[in-house]
Amino acid sequence: MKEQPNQERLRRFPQQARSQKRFNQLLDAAAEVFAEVGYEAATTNAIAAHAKTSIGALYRFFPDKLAIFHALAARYLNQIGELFAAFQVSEAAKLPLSSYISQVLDAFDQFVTANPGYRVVFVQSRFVSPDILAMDANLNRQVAHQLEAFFALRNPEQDPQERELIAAVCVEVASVLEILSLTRDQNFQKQVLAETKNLLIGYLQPYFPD
Amino acid sequence: MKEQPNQERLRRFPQQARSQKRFNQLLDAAAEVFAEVGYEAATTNAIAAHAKTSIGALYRFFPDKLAIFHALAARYLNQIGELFAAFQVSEAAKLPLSSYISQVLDAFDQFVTANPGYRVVFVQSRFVSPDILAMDANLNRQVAHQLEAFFALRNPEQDPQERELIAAVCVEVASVLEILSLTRDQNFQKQVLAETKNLLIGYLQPYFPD
Amino acid sequence: MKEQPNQERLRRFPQQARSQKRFNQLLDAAAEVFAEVGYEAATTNAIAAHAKTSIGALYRFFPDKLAIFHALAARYLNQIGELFAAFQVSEAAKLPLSSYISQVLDAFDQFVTANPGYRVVFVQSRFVSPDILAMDANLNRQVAHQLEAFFALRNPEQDPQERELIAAVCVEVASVLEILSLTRDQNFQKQVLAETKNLLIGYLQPYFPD
Amino acid sequence: MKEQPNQERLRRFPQQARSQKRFNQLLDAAAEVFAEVGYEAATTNAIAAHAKTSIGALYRFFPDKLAIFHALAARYLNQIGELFAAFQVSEAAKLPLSSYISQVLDAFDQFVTANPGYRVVFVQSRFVSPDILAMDANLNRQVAHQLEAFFALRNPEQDPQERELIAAVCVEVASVLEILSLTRDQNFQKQVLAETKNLLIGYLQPYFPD
DNA sequence: TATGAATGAGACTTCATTCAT
DNA sequence: GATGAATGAAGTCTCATTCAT
Repeated sequence: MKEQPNQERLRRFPQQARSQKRFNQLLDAAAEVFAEVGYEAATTNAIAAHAKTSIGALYRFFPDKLAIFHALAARYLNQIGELFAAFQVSEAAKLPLSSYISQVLDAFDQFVTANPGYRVVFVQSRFVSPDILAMDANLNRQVAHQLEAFFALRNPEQDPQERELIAAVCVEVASVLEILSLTRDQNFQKQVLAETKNLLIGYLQPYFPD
Repeated sequence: MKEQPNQERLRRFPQQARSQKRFNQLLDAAAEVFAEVGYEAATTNAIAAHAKTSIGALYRFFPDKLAIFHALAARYLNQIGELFAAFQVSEAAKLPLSSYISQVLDAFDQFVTANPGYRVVFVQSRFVSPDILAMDANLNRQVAHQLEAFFALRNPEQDPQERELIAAVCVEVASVLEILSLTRDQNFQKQVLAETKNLLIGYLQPYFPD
Repeated sequence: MKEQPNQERLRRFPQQARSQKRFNQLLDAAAEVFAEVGYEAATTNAIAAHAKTSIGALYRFFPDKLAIFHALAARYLNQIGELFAAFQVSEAAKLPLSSYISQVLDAFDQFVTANPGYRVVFVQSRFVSPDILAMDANLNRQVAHQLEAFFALRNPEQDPQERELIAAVCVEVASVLEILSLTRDQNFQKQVLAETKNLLIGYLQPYFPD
Repeated sequence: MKEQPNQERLRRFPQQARSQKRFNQLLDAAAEVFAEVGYEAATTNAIAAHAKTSIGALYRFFPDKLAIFHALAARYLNQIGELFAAFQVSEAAKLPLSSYISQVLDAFDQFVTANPGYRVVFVQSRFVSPDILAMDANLNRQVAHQLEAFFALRNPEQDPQERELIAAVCVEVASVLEILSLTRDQNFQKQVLAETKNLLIGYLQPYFPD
């Protein structure tokens, strides 16, 4: 993992339906393989094999291994964006804070459970590889921006820097605990989720009194 | 990172003083290199070079690359153990919870700041590599055990399962936020540390009323 | 460049006018690409793209990459044949040797300048690839034959072996110097051309006294 | 062949006798393989195999394939430099021109005959690959410089530009004809060598009258 | 017949690990 | 015991060629 930043993020963006499908197959496969062995140990051949394609097909879409990671991160970001979109509109701001947090965390929990690859992207994009770290694709920071938008609705007067800080803290906390929750059985997952809500609601209440 | 689990954790535990020193040099070097490029991209040659030894010498101490990682994790665990030991004894339990948390987090902050390799070990040992994950060297869980001991002093009646859960949550949260704090400048580090205290004290207060 | 000798030189010789045109477009494209990056680095896709056709279309004309090269060499040979034809007829033999040489070299210079791909074909067909070398498409030897015909007119008594030798020498010398001349600016090109005439006229004069 | 110019020409220059030997083995192997299939088609594995070493050993000496080529060219240049050195001293300038040319060409003929790889280096470094062409390792120009030194002794008044031009022409001509001579049997080789002398002496006589 | 997506052999290169010195 | 040269498996990526549409 010491690649130079690659020229173009994607070799070509798939427009045909068939390409689209192949593209998503590859990303699904990448998610699986990354989730299984991590970014570095994942081989492009393994990803292609999981996607039931040839290695050549993979390289028609992605200029290199790193680009696969970015595309996956981007897809997750989109999906999380949609997830947030379902709340931020109109009445979200009128919900009690605790309900909002609870619902968002439930949705996030479902999302991460359904997308085990997210775990790897979360981790890798923040900690492991300086190359990745250096890139703009910092998933968490982007997710935090979405949260900030919500905070702004609840408390427009808040210092934007403080808002950013708090959002970042929440995202980090929610993410690690989500990941922690997946390390054991379903019961544990539920317990950790409950604690997460507990923790974050307690943390945010003083900043956003209803 | 798909090495077979290695037979023996260490080829030989250093007994001579000189060996001891060489061993620690190697671990220091590993910490540096891991911190710089991550586990996978770190080469055993680079580690040996940083330690100003030969690659052959490295392999006299460690059967393979993974063993270096484990030894480093073990050393960190020891160090954190000592860090906790300074508190858990005697009067720690008599401190107000907030003081205790604050002091422990300060100590932890100093430790992680001084040991950038910890970040990598934390991450890798939890998320990235199943081989590592599968091993008993789960650093965080061990740290959590230390915290549980403290909790047990404060509230002996607490359900042990709940205690374990809460300790795990605290350790995860403290770790990610610590790592988050290191991603920007010193001011940010201080702010995140403050938020971490804030967050955890609020979280624990209900469980351990003074 | 270790293809098996291909069964058939061309998959089909273009007979329709439209095919003819497509065929020549492909050869033009190949010349460009070869000239730019050399034979090995030239990709069939790049050639097709330069010719504004599909890769599939390219493979309808040529069984493999090597065949493109041969077809290009053949086309150059034809063109050079025509170039010679303009001289060899009738009165060419009555010109003073120096005029003849001068004119032929001028024509050759113009040809090579206008066809940068020739340079690559010249080189590759003689030195680089044994596969190519082994084939009958040795451009230079064929050009030499044309020159021999002229020599035979000037001096029918000359030993044919000597004639062949001298012709080969002339062609080699003219070719490298032509190529040398193209490595710098136009002034250099003119100077080298002058030296080439000088050199070859001096060389041939004793064999073909006027 | 579109590599970026590699950082360092050599990974390490061999100083130990054993390294020295291995280094030369590798260069010999490279010469063989290049001579056999050309630069592009030569594989680093084949070179290592010919040298009876592992691919890893090869990469201890050379950062990449291109570096092997350069090292080989450099070695040839050294050898040719020594070859010239035997003449340029003292009395070389007192020899009749024809004797000098004849002796140099004989020596060059022996050298090229004994080093078939030279043919490839000569060709590649001038014509085929733009990447190589672009590099300073233009063998022929360097050889030409050596010839210029001799010319300067014979005719110090000569315009340096003219001198350079003539030297370049001579080197090119000698090189191609030498290569031509190797395309058939020994008899042909002798004949071409004789013609080369003939040609060059005739060419140079007017510039350097005895 | 034309297209260009797909295939996969094979090239270059790295690096964990061994072992002769 | 120490050294570091040597090994070679394995990874990333390219590109000639095929073939479904």
